[in-house]
Order: sequence, then structure tokens, then C-alpha cells
Amino acid sequence: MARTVTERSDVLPLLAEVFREHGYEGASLSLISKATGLGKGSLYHFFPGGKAEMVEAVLAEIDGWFEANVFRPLRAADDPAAVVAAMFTTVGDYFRSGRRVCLVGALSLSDARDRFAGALRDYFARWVEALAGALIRVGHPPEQAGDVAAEVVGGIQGALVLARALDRPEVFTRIVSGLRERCALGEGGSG
Amino acid sequence: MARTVTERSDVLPLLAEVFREHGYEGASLSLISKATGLGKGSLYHFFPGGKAEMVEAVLAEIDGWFEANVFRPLRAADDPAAVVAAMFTTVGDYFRSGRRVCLVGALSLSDARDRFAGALRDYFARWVEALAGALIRVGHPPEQAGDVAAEVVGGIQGALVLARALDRPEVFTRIVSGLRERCALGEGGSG
DNA sequence: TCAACTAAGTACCGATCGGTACAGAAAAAG
DNA sequence: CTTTTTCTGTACCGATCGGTACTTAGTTGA
Repeated sequence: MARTVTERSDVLPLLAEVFREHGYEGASLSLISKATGLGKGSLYHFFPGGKAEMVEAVLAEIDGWFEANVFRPLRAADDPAAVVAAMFTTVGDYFRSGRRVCLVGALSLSDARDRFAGALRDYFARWVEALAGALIRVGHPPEQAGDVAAEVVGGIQGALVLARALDRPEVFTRIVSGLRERCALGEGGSG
Repeated sequence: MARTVTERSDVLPLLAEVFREHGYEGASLSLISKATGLGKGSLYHFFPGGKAEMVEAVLAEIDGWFEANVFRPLRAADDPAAVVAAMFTTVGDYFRSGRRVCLVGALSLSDARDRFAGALRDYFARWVEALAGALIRVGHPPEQAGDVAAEVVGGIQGALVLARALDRPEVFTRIVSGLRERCALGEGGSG
């Protein structure tokens, strides 16, 4: 019975990947156990609340990562154009150029949405809000910035859906680069 | 034992709604039975292949509906601008202004994707292709039409994700109206 | 050395899963 | 009417579900 010095935070990325690949219902405890290398005893030691607590922990970590690497930079005042451009690079890498699913988006479409509604709403609301602020500083008309930001954040999610359905990850990168140009140009432009 | 003169095609919309709300894994046979009013005996009479066949039948019906009401009109030669505009109205209604989930998109993000990969890919591929052709006839540069079409179809999917996560259906309608303007304007414009 | 505590494996729980078998009622055919 | 076919409800199957209880192995501190 090897004690594998595992900490709760060590298994979160593995957990996240299982939920990304199989969703909430599809990620059975046996799958989770296999993916993490932890037996039920260990899993329920770290997450007494079971699957629901596992998902919440994963969502919290994702939220923290985006807060630190995406939302907070967007809210920073310096060089908004560069910060917006960096956002696209960061999320492009995060989603593995379209090969990785967004867990928050996938949960939003599933019947687990109600259970985690708060976390899902928060994630997207803060993203849209932070991006809208940055777009205003870039020079977008304030009355349009909110809509553009929603279009961009939604566009990223839709690009993931489409790329995965078509099984063509490059669809994601192409759509995202189109969104990036829209943000840079403000409005109009030859694309 | 009331024989409820049900035909297979009558239960498809009910089935579709169950899968939309609960996904493939989440839609248990007991839920399906409750939603359709049919016992297991009837369900397996109509769909000997079980859940998988039910989803395939639902996807086929959805595909047929979009083929008739969206894809084929897009391919028609007459008044492409009006046809593209009509597409947005049609899908806006179909998705109940953001209150209804796209089953094809939801399945694409779930672990059931591999099982129905062909149908999912087909649906989106034909949509993008038909829209791209219409955009060219509207006046979009042919070398950009494919990308714009992918951006629009993906944008619709993303709008559904975002509207559902935020629990604000109007987010869907706003994003979709933005996409409509992009299609009408070709490139450029003040938004 | 020896408790005290924590980490982790295992067996098991009731419930539910998807699916099958079958009986029997309703409708159709004769 | 009888026969046949088409439905449909019910009981049941083995498997697996999420979760609990309990035991054991390893670590820690005295």
C-alpha cells in the first residue's frame, strides 16, 4: 500500500482532464480512480463530498488560473492592445489549439449546469466583463464593447464546439485569429 | 394497456428534448420513458438498438429539418442576402432565442462524440459549406467566405453556450444579430 | 518501541443502469 | 367470430453506479 505523497492539488489536473473528456455523468468513479491512480478511499479522503466536490474543486482551480492568467491581465491598465492579443495566445495554448475541450462550456451545455450554475456564470461573466473593459481602453466604442466581448468569448466557445465536431482543430485556430483581428481593429477593416 | 396510436416519428421530438436537456449519459431510460409516455417495451419496439438508435434517429431528424429549412435554402440561387438573413431568423426561432440547447453541439462536447462522430461532422460541415456558398453570392470574397461561415456557425454555437452559462437568453439574440450584420455587410461597416 | 494519526485498498451497500424476455391487450386481417 | 400482427406493460437480468465502512499500511512524534 504505497503512500504516494499525493496532495489534493496534484490530482486536480488529472481530475479536470477526466471531466473534460467524459463530462460529469460520464466520468464514473472507476474512471476517475483509474485516471488519478487513487482508490475510492483516497478520493473520498480528499473530496468527502464525492463527485460534486471534485468538480467544484476543479472549477475553482480553472477559475483561479483564468483569473491570474487572463482576467487580471485584461483588467490591468498597461498596453490594452497587447494584453488583448496576449489573451488569444494564452487561451489558444490553454485549449491546445482546439484539441482540448472547455470544461466550463461543456458543463454549461450539460444537465449538470444547474448544479454548478454559480461557478459557470461567474467564469463567463468575469471574462466578458474584463474583456469589455480592455476593449474600451483599446478604443472600441463603450456602447459596443460589451457586445463585442460577448461575441468574442462566445466565439471561442463555439470554435471549440465546431473544431471538435468537425475533428479539425485548425478550425479553432482560424476562428480565433479572426476574433483577434476584430478586437485589434475595433470596428470595420478588410479582415 | 392503452394503445396510444404512437408512431415512431411522433416520439422523436420528445426524445430530442430529453437528450437536449440531459445529454446522452444523463438521459436514462426511465427519464426517456417518462418524457415520452412509453414503457421500455414500446421504446425497444421502435428502437431495437436502444439509446444509441434513439439518438441516431433524433440526429437524423434534426439533420433533415436543417437540410430542408436551412441548408437547402442557403444553396438556392435566388436572393442570397435574403436567404442568409432568413437563416438567422430560422435558427433563432429553432433555438428558442437562446433558451434551447443545440443537441448536435452538446453531443460534440460530450464523450458521446466518438459514437456519433459522422452525424455530428456532417451536420456542421454541410452548414458551413452551404453558408459559405451563400456568402460568396452575397458578395463576400471567395477566399474569406469559408472562414466567415465557420465563424458564424461557431458563433451561433458559442452564443448558445454563453447564454446558457450566464442564464441570459438575450445574450444569444444579441450575438446572433451581430453575426447577421457581419454577413450582410460583407466586410467592414460601423457595426 | 509504541500509540496516534493519516493515507489508501477492498469489500460491500442499495439504487439504478441499459437491456431482455415475455405475457397480454388492442388493432388488423381473415 | 378467429387468427395474426402490432404494440405495450411488467418483471427481471447482470453490470455498474455513487457512496460508505472498515481494514491495513505507512508516517509521525514521543
